Amino acid sequence: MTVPPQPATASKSPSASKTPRTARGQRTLRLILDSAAEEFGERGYHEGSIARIAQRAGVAIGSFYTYFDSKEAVFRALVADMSRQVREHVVPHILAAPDRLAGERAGIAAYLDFVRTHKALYRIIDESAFVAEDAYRRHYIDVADGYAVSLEQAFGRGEIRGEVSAGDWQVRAWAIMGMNVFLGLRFGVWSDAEPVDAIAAAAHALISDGLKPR
Amino acid sequence: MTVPPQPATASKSPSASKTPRTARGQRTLRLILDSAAEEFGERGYHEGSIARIAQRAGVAIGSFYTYFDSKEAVFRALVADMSRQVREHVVPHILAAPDRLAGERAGIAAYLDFVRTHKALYRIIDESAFVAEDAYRRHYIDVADGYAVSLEQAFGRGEIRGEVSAGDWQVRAWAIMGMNVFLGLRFGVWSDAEPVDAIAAAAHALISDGLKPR
DNA sequence: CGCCTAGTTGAATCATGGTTCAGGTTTCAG
DNA sequence: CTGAAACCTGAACCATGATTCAACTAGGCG
Repeated sequence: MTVPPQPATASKSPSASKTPRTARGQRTLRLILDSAAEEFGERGYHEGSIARIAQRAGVAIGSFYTYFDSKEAVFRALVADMSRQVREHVVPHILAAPDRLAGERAGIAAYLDFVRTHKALYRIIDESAFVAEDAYRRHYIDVADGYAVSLEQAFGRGEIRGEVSAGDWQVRAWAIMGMNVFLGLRFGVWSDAEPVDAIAAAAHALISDGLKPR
Repeated sequence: MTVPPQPATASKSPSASKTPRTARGQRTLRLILDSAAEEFGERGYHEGSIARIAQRAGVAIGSFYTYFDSKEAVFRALVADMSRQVREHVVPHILAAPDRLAGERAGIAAYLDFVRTHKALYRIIDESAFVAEDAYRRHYIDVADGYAVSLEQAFGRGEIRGEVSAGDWQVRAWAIMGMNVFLGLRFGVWSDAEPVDAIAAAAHALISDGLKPR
């Protein structure tokens, strides 16, 4: 878990007064953030408690409020941080592939892999839909937009077919994203049994060739 | 909103004592169920309150507890009922199509249509992941299993391609289901602007032909 | 070495809202 | 008609847990 970078211009933001100014403070903040991720990951937002987060971190309740204005604030910080983490993990795998279609497969595998090792993260992002809807929307809109652009560029290079009208890149992006998310839920969070590569291969076959008989 | 059928053999179940025995009772139960759907649909589970549900239904708080043991109980009843509703709406559209691929398109359109007119439903099913996870799993597992069987049968009839290994029908089912759910969120719940048919067409093209250039 | 700021502490406060319950009122089978 | 079972009522009870705050300690700069 990484401490979110504090914007240099945030002198007016309410969190400015909360930014640690000392090495000790930074250490404590990270401790709290990690503990919060565990707590919310295991118990969920509403069942999770500040007292327990503080306990996990080995600090007093009051220290929590030195760094966050509220329970929701720490949750939002978590969502933003994890949103970044997922993309930082998956995007390089997509870019490293020789073409977009191969990248799609690598991306699914990388995503599944990440979900399996970060189940708390998955739950927190999903639950944000009901706790901090704007953060949830931002996450998925960002991912979808990146996807749509990437697909359109791949089409420009002739790597994928694309006899579609304008808004269809968004539809495709959301469709593929939903596919990945659900596969992540079923074969990442709910079960570890199936090998990641097999799932990625099956998903890739679907995305690549479609269902129409040749 | 339909009152869930009470199992005939449920004499031992805790809800047995809660089953209405009178026409008046049935009326009140339906009133409460509808009000709960509104309340949870608008405010979500944790923000929603029993007092407000009772108020919407025009009954006293105590009457709520005549029919449900707890807040969670009514929420579960809602999830089960809505799970049924979605399938009852969508499945006929799929079956009415001349073949599975056409059915897929009809199914997406029907689903989007349903989501747009039942946004509360969408939210309640989704939130059940964090309130009644077993009910959430049951819903999606049931849908996915139905999907997997349906796809495999279509393959048997030669309507879709299927050079895949055994478990891959599940992967395909979850992939397509996730696709639909996310399209439902983005183009059903979040926005009404795009015509349903255009989205269904784009999604269908993706599922049918894939992304690989011909 | 002072001294000011950043950081720490955790008991006490307080709002919220689910749940209970001790009577009334209505329904309907016999 | 009639009485027991069903229903209805809503104020009061209570557990929970987020948030506050006044006193205390550690760190580092002049």
